[in-house]
Amino acid sequence: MVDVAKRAGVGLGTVSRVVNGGAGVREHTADRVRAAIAELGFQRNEVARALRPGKKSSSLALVLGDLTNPFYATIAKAALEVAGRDGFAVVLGSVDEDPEGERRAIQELIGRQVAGLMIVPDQGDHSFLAGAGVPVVFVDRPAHGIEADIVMVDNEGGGRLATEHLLQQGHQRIAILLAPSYYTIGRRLRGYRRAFRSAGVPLDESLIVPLPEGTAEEAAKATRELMRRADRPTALFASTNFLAEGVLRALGEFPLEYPPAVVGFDDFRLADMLPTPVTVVASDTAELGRIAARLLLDRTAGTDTRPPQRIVLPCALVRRGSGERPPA
Amino acid sequence: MVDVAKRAGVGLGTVSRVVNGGAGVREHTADRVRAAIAELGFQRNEVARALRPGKKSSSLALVLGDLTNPFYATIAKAALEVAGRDGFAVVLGSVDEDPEGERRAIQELIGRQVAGLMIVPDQGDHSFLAGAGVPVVFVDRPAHGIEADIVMVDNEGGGRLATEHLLQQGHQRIAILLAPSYYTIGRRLRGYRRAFRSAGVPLDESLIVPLPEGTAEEAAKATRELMRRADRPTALFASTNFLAEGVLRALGEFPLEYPPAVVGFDDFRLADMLPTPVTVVASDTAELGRIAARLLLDRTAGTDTRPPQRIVLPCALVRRGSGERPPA
DNA sequence: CTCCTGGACGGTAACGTTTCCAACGGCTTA
DNA sequence: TAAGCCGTTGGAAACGTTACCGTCCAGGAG
Repeated sequence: MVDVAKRAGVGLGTVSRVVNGGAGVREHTADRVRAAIAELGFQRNEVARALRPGKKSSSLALVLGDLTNPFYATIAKAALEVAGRDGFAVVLGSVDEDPEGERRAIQELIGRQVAGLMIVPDQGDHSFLAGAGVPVVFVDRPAHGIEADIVMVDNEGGGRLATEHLLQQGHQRIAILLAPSYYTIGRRLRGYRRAFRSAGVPLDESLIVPLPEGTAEEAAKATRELMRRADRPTALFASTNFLAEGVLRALGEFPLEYPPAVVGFDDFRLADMLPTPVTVVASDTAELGRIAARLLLDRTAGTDTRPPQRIVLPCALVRRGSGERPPA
Repeated sequence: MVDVAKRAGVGLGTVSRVVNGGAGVREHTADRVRAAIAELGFQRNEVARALRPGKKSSSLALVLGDLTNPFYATIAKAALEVAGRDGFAVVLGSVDEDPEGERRAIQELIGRQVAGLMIVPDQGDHSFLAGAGVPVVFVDRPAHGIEADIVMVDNEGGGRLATEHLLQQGHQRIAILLAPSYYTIGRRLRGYRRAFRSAGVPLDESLIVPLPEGTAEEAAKATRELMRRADRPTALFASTNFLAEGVLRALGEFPLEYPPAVVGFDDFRLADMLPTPVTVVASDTAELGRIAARLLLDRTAGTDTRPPQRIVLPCALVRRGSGERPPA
């Protein structure tokens, strides 16, 4: 910037003004500065810029689990898009699995002076974020120990929707496979229970199958065990897209006259092209990311000073076939 | 840091030394400093750190197309992991589609003083990167106008592999659907041509179908048109995973005794669970991301001073059924 | 006992911006 | 004509860190 100033024959402050929009600079002078910038190929150093007191870098942080999961990837893409439109970059923290790793990653990101944090939180306490002075938006699940914005999906409603749908088909023995992520999955289970209660159908607790890992393989194994039981379920509710994959894979090994109905949670690519197209409870995942980014941007800009928001997106049932199979 | 120094009763330099590993500081003193750091909840400001002359921030930039595409998502995840292990964060530039948008995004990232750039380049000239003084690694495709490391897949070999496989089954009329990304797709087409030439089978140019958008819908439409022809192909080679999806979707509408064989390029989730499991030519996409990140890290650290590398990963044929159908 | 060496530590410049303040001209207004 | 004001500009401080240089003290060698 000093070089630009020298070349244009103006002071440092003037160059800064031009670079930042040029208010209060004569057009003639501004032109000279702009010419010097072009000649020197000058580019503003964002790092130095963020050093000024009170200023934050124009980056948002995004902390989430597995980008390979289309659910997260969709959130990331949407958030990236919204942030980009406002001239913000998105920093992806290195994402370990354990809560301690997540904490380290977040601290790291704060050290980088990001303007805000979007977090898909793991379990564990997040109160260490309270004093950081950075706006935070939690995505997909709430976190303990801190009041902050949260954008999520109506998990309970979705769980209930799926279960009611199966009950309406006449299914009574509906197994539910549970991934570990305790909050969302807990709500989905709750919806499942409520649907049974409302329908007055007795609930066999042995059909509630928690999976410690939440992988497709684990779900396949659990499904095989369920299917080998004499009192096997006539329907399965997979609480996660990966789980649904495992369920379907395992079911393919049991050629039955009346294969069990299957409903998944979260839509996934090719769901409609499988041998039996898969019925799912879906929500607008991209919207989740868009809203989170927008909210965060408004918070950092100071435009939005409302108390912490809690935004819940609805779920809808997508009937494709697998969920409409009748009980045997 | 000043506060920490005061609290510990030491000088600023000493705190800096402790924060950076503590060489040349008495254990007793270091302990006092560490205690002060803990009490004050001090965290090093990475921004100020990167301001020092010659220093770059410990972030890598990643510029790629669509995170929703599992191919890119896999690269991103792998790169993130490798970078994270070295204490580097990954900044995702906002990714527009046009070359001009890409250029702007990259300039932006350079302004943020990233230590290195991983780019899945669009078409167009990238010579503006030459003077930036930042190491660059291109991923999946080379770029024009600059000598830099490049990590990619053996596209020609893969195209040849797929085509030879189909030719060996006795197919002669093999259509190839081409997505727009000119380099990779061009190489795949070249492999396709070579396979025909080697086999001495005449090639019908009308079976080479370029798709300007490269979407699944477009591929479906093109497939329908191909299938309605009197001299329809007995096999289709989809040069992209999205294209394969469209092809399969369209083929589902033509219930034939001898459905055409299909081979895709790049593996995708659930490929093995479709009504006819999909044969693909696949490579280790995660490895692509890992190698790119590793290479870039070594370049930024100055560990690796070799001339620009060109790393090509092999492709392998994954037989699943759709590619093994015989011609009518 | 003196001189030298070396480890430990403190102080300060520098990185590239932004922002505030002061200065300077020209113009309007009394 | 003089005073005041505004628009335009230059200059300097400050942000939080690192790296270099210099100082101080202790201990060993002569």
